[in-house]
Amino acid sequence: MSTAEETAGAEAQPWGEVTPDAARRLLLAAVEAFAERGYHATTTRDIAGRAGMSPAALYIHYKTKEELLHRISRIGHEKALDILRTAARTEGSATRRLAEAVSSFVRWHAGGRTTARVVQYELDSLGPDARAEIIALRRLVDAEVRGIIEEGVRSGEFDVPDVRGTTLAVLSLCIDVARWFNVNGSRTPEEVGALYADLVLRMVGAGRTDTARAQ
Amino acid sequence: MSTAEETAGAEAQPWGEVTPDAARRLLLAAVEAFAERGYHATTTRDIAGRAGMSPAALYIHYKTKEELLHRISRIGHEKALDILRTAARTEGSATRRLAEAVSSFVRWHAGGRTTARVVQYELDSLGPDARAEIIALRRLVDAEVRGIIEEGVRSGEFDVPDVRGTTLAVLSLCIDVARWFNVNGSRTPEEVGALYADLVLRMVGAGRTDTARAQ
DNA sequence: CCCGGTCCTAAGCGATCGCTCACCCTTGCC
DNA sequence: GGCAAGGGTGAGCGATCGCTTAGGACCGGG
Repeated sequence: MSTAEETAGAEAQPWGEVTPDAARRLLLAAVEAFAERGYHATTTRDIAGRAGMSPAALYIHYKTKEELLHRISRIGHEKALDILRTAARTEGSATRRLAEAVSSFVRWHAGGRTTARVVQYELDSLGPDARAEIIALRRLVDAEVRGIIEEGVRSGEFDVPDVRGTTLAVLSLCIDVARWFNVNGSRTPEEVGALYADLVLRMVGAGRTDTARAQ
Repeated sequence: MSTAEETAGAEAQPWGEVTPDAARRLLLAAVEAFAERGYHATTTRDIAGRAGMSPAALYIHYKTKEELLHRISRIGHEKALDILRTAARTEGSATRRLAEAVSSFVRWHAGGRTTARVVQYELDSLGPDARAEIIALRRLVDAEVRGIIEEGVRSGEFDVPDVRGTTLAVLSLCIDVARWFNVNGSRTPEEVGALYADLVLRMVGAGRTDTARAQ
């Protein structure tokens, strides 16, 4: 309970809800392995090895290797949705809420890149049922961002000709951070979050009345 | 030479340079399979089967399965670089050239999604040497876009506080099209290209003098 | 002391993987 | 016709995969 701080650093304890301790260790090992090599290139022996167990131990806590990916993907998407919902419910203008949504969403993708990579890019290694469940969660994520943009358009803060397309682009921009972000690079997750929030506000035409004319 | 139009439609004949005919059929089959299932989930038997050959035929033209991915990745990156270079050399303002670069780059990622998916997302299934070669090509891609943005900043057309970060975001936005674009969706590659060119021009602060005040 | 339950391991099963080998068919040149 | 060369196949090798089975170490309660 007090020795869990040496593992990742950037990720707090997002897997605290995985109840048997050995099951959590296995799941954390699977996240690392899937992020490094991809789902199909990862062997169950590798996962068990990283968790300090024998290959057979995996099947005490999970029925198949795919169930591991399913659990990771569901928990991760719920976390991502939670982040966006929190940002969408903060006080202030649509501009403020969109900036908060983008910067926190990007911070999660950059800081927890290991998890985000699996969550965002290993989706179609899932079977049809599991994939359908995850896709439903992704639609909720999309609706959350689209809601903020629509409110900004209604209030006159934003100038967006194509709301659905712009929503798609904003999410796409944030998600792709998990692909390129380098932990040893020169940018911190906070810096990327701030940069991206600014870029997205430009995309929706926000701030035209108070900053565009500054130059 | 005249029966090659029934295959993909959107992709012209980008694999014309692959000289033995059987080798090209195998490479095309590999692109399809890698895009659908990913490199590691694709078997050499599947590739050979799609090309209408026996599993052993693959090894007459390619030494390993990885060599197939390497060839696909190199040709694809050269094509992407060629598209950006053509756009960067067109006549006109930096605004015009950036719009042309983004829209043609996006059209390639959307229309040739099968190829682009493999090129952009299966990169680290390559071995160290091949990956290093591809990464060098990607740096040239980055430099091409960054060059246009820098010229726009120098000419006063753009307002970009962080050139490297914005370049990264622009490329990231375009590349991620290969992940989400759906051929059966409601948008054509041309529409997405036009939308994205507009969004990118907003990101770099172009058009402030003649369109921002329209509303 | 025995017991059932929980957690884990050693060993290995059947299937499938990337890849190879021995051989065959077609083609063009003499 | 002879015959070398290149493009192809059927069969299968060794390795490794996801997963299963039989059994052992440990534990608290009677």
